[in-house]
Amino acid sequence: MPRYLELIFNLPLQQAFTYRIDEKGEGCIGKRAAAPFGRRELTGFIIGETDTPPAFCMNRPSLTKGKAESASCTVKPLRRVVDKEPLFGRDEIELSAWIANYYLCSQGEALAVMLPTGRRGISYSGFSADELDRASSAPLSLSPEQEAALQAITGSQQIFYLFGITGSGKTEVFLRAAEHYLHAGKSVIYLVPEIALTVQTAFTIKQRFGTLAATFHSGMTGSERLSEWMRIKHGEARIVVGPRSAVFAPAQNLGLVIIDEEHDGSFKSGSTPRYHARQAAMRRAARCGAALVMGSATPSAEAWKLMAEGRIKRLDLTRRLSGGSPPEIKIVSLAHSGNCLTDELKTAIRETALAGRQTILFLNRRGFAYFYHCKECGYELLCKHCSVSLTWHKARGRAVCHYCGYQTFPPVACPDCGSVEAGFTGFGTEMIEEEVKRTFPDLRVRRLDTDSVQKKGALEEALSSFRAGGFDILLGTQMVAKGLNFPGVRLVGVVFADTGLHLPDFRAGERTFSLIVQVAGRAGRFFPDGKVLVQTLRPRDPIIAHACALNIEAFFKAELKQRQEQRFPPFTRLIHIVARSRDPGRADNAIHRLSALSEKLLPAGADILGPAECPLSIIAGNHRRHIILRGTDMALLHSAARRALTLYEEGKDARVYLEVDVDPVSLL
DNA sequence: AGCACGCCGACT
DNA sequence: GTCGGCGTGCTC
Repeated sequence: MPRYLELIFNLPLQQAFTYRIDEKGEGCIGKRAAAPFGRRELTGFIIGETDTPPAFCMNRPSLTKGKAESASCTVKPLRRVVDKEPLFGRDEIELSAWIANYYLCSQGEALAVMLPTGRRGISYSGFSADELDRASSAPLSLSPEQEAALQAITGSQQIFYLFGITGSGKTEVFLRAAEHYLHAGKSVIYLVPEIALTVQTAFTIKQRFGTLAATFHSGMTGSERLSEWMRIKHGEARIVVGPRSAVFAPAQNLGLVIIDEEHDGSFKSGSTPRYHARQAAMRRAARCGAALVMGSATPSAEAWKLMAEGRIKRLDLTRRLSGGSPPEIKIVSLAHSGNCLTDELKTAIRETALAGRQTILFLNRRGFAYFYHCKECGYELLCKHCSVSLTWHKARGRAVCHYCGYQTFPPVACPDCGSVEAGFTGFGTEMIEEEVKRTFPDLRVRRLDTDSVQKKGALEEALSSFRAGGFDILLGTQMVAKGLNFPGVRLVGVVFADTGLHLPDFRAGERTFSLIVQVAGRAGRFFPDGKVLVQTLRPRDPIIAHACALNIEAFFKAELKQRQEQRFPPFTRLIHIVARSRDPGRADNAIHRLSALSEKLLPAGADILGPAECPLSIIAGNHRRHIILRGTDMALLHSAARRALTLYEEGKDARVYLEVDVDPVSLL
């Protein structure tokens, strides 16, 4: 009977804490417990049990009975054990240790993100009637390519990549592969990006696999999550669908992990621990001998390189199931068009409507206009708290910061020189909406961006209305670009392809390429007469040209050459460290100190970029400075970073906050 | 991360 | 004289 339990907490502390337990100490590992911690009470995770008193008590010279000694030797009793049965076991503890080590966080923080104890959301149940109809359609028979891919995936436990254009039937292969492993008595994890797609795929899988399926999505409450979690843990549910955190689902006897839309940025967590679901999936699959299959029409550069090296087995799906060739994609220059909608695009919208079909317009920029500029003196209207231009939101009548939400009334004339030759330029979705309504008063338009879908379920409602033909033109940001299928769509217009192309980030090109190809894939998924118009100021830009030619080989040939020359991933590994503080001087000092510490510890061949101001140098009043540790061997880079951070801790400035990001997706 | 303790400046 | 800033240290 153990007398002591070891707990870790969701705090940035490396140590475990030992508590006394008076009865029923057996089998507590994996449960949560409420414990007195300083003057407060916290819920921690029980990760160990012992009979011997903790070392910190034994090592003390217990002969001295000083006040400080006796106080620090106290082992407090646990208040209560929260769970009836363990939430996690050996494997999960081991995985949390791996996460903590790889992503440079505490084990408690890692474990916290693996368990379904997330913040409780608002419960909303149900799918639209429309979805019910579609999901119950009979399973299709496989094409020869699909059949070959399925044979490979079910034949051996390794890593596969289902590389295929949109509409080539990846989902069906995933589902068949899942079916195979389920029949073999194993379980399956199916990861999807964090968007409406989650609900759509989840529903298809619920239809197909019934109560064998468990799902996680952002709308679920804590208790709903916990109950799905338990169904998986008990082996009652054996196929799990969810976003990145579902990679930690307690699947028993895991046979297959699927990562749909592998290139999607939402697989990388934006807060501590900043893990990548693909990385965690590779680790999990390798440890338990499960197969891993990812899929996308636009793989990440990392995946592309692994395929080229043969470390991931590439499976091609080259044909559209609907027959015919991919949609015609045409580049349209915006250079001499005085308007954000070129005549060519307007004509195409009109023709599409006359044919009784629908249009999707894509623009990755919210608001009405995004840049206030004075032609006389060059003044720019920036956020009071961020080093970012304010965006004009006409409907709200305010200039708004997209990073911190700061709002202000825009100036009538230039605040610096008083010139009236000042104002907003650059169009956003709000302006396009107005323009489209003015040009096509008879067509029904709906705008979909984070401003227009504030309330829960609104996005789902709009998408299913569009699918049912409820309106003619869907205008939106990223959220219309991803994986959604609309049978009635013939025309896709990319209003301005150049957005984000020139951000100071080595992945800017990759993101632009993938976005254009993904959006283009929305056209004519069910009929071979789709049409895509891509408006740009740089019709000769190779990234845009390759995207429009759907030439991924050419794109990656150029992109990887450049990455290799510039020593960026996937040819090197990065650890990004941001120091942020209200006080710019403190942020400067902290980053310089950390940089100096790191420099001494870096392995041969590794280097440091910076210290420098971050491209977004101020966000919400916090001044941001960063360094980037770069090397070829992640294990060596890790240990250098870990040691530097430990040394930094001793003598750190409490008013500087550090963000540590291993394998960063963005360097802004 | 919290939350205390403790030590120096401007207020009734 | 004290209220309150923030630097420092600890949490089994």
